[in-house]
Amino acid sequence: MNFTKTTEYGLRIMSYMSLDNSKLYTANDLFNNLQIPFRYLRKQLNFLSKQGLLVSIQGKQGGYQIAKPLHEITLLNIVEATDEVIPENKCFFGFHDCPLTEKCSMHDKWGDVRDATLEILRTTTLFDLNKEKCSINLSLK
Amino acid sequence: MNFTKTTEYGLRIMSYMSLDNSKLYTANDLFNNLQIPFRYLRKQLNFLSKQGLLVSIQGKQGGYQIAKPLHEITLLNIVEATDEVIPENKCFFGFHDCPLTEKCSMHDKWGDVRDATLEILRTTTLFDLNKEKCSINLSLK
DNA sequence: ATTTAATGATACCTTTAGGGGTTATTTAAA
DNA sequence: TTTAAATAACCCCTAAAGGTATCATTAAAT
Ligand code: SF4
Ligand code: SF4
Repeated sequence: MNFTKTTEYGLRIMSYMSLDNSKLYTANDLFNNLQIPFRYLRKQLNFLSKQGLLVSIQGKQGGYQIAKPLHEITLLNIVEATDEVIPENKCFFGFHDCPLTEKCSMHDKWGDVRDATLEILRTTTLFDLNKEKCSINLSLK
Repeated sequence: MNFTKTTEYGLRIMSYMSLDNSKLYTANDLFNNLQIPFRYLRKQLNFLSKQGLLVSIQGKQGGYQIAKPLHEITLLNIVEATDEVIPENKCFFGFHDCPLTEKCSMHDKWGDVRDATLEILRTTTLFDLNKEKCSINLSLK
C-alpha cells in the first residue's frame, strides 16, 4: 500500500529538479539533498535518462536536467517509469480476472479509491507542484 | 501501489470464510476456491490463527473458523495482520521525517487520499462485506 | 596533451516476499 | 486400536528489489 522505494526516489528526484528546470544537477548535488544512497541514485538517474524523463550531459560540468517542459510531466509518468505495477489490473482481492458471477461490493468501493488516486497522479504535473509551492523545491532544512 | 500478495490472500480468505462464520473450512476447501498456492495457503492459515483472526481445529474433521464476531474484524485488521506496512509513517516522497522547513503541497493532497483509503479499511468489517453482498461470498463461477 | 570532474556500463551482493517439501502431531471414525 | 484426514513445525529454494563496487567514457579546464 505504498510506492516502491525506487518510485519514491524518482518522485524526489524529479520534484527537486523541477525547481529550476534550466539548471544542470549533478548526482552529488542530488545526493546531498534527497537522502538516496549514492550508488543507487546514480543508477536511477541513468535509468530516468533512458526513460526520457531526464537528459544527461557527460564530462566535466556535466549533470542532469529535466527533459521536457514541466507541465508535460505528470506524477503518473514518473510512477509508471519507475514501477510498472500501477496499470496492472488487479482488484481489491488481487484477482486479475474475477472468479465471481456478479460483482462484489468492494469492486466499486475500492475502484473509486483507486480512480481518485490515479486521477491525482494523472493530473498533477511537475509544474503544478511548483505552482502550489511543493517546497521539496523550496527550502531544505 | 497495491497490497502484497500475502495481504490479498488474507483478504480473500477472511472474506470467503465470512460467508458462514460457524462453518469449519479446510485448507483444501479454500484452495479449491481462492486461487492461492496450496502450501502457501497452509502457511498463511497457520499464521492467521496465531494472529488471532482464525481458530484452528486439528485432527479429522478439523479446519479453520473465523475467531471473532464478523463486525469486530475490519479490513484494516486483516491488512495489518498480514503486512505491517500501512501504519508506517511515510509521506508521498517516502520520507519518514520531512526534510523541509515547510510542508509541500503533496503533503495534504496525498494525505487526503491516504486518509480516505484508510477510512474505508478501518470502517469496513467482514459483516459489512456480507451485508453489502460482497459476492466473493456468494457465488463462484 | 593532460588532468579532472562528471556520467555510462556492468557485474555482483543482500534482503525479503513468495513458494515448496517433509515429517510430526492431532483426533474423529472405522 | 488402528487408520485416515486434518493441521503444525521446520527448513529450504527462487526471483525480484534494493544496494554496492569497479572500471570505462566523456568533455571542460588547465
Ligand atoms: S467483483 Fe470483487 S472479487 Fe470480483 S474483481 Fe471485483 S473486487 Fe475482485
Ligand atoms: S511536506 Fe512534502 S516532503 Fe515533507 S513530509 Fe509532507 S509530503 Fe513529505
